[in-house]
Amino acid sequence: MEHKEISKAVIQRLPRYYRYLEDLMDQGIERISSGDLSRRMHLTASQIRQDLNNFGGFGQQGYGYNVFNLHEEIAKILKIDQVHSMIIVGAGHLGLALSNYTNFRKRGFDIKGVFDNNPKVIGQEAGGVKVSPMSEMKDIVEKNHIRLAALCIPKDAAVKIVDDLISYGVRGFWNFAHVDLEVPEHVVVENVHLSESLMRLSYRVFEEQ
Amino acid sequence: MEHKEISKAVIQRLPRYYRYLEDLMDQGIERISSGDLSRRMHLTASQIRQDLNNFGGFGQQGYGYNVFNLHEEIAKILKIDQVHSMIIVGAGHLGLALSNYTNFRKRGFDIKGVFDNNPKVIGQEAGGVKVSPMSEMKDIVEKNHIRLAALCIPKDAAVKIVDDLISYGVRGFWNFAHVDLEVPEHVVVENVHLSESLMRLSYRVFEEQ
DNA sequence: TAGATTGTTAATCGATTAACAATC
DNA sequence: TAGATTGTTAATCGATTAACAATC
Repeated sequence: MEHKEISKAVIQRLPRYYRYLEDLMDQGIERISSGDLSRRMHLTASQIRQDLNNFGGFGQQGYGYNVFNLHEEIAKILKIDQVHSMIIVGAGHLGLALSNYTNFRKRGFDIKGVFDNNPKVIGQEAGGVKVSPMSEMKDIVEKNHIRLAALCIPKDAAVKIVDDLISYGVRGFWNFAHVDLEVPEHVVVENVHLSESLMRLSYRVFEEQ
Repeated sequence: MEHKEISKAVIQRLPRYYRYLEDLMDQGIERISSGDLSRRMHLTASQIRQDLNNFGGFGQQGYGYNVFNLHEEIAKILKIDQVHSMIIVGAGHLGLALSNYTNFRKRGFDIKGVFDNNPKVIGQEAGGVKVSPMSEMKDIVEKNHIRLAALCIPKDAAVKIVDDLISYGVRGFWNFAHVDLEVPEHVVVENVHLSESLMRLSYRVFEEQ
């Protein structure tokens, strides 16, 4: 197998490499050395080479890396070379914002449903998807073999719904609720805790004063 | 001074401690030991004690930590024991979602303005604040001595506006645009790159398959 | 070929964990 | 006082950086 247990720090950086490679392609740049890329990204050339070599030797001595090729390889590593169906649970402002965000579709994340219990929002359109009642969630998740769910609901609701979603087949949660979800080992949670991010900003801006 | 250069990893964890302490207070728990907290948070007691001791000895041998007191101390460390004025640049779905998010106000982040150039949204209400044209930004930032700005605009617009905002007095950016902002040393950027987070989820869910 | 740059091993640095004396 | 638990030093672990032989 290609993996020998990749560290969290490396995975954290991969999407950023991917973004820089995209920018390079937009600029029509066809090849890049680890040294050149390191200067643009403000990290060391060593780190870039170490990171990439976790997955294979994508470069060539004396030449560097082919931008298009490396971009494609990272897409494969991140499994975004394939389409993933997902649902959004909660059609509040944040859920609707995610649903309307076209970039996700561009990256191969196909939103198959947005769910809410509030009659006021059910039937409303959000980025090409109609908001459905929660009662239809099981059916849609199972019929479409959906593995990813974004949770844009309050923390109590999130904790309550997780086990159901897992039993329907969900294997990864994109969690925007302010709570740490307890899930079995084969299920993954990626947290986006916005208030915590804002607190870190506060610390960093005001710590010296 | 109280600081001896705190590591990023520690700052990353502080808001999470804060959240757990809040939950403990809600549950009416008055004291907690590092061991007990470590089991709840799935980390080691050593790490908790090391982290907290960067800022002072908040505990007591044989007793543990007073929940209310520690909660208050962390608020002070994070500088969220005071009110911070901020603005939101961009009144798209995401900007409006942030503006409507009442938790930020609860934490002492006071949204003084939401700005956009789109005539369709100007004048619209978002979480108690009216959307204003960008032309009014300078005035509002300077009059209110605003130091924090959330950037919910496309990457090109974000890159363009940063220097202006710094010249008005902004010292911290909460950046939702898919770009790394180049800022002087006295200015801080906290990134929330949602697509990158979603890619990491994709990797972690599908890597083995 | 000579120059450039990778892939990879070794050295360094920093963060986490363990251990325990201090002390409430 | 005895038991519990901190604060803090030392040991371990892991991640980053440096160095350089391999090679395009």
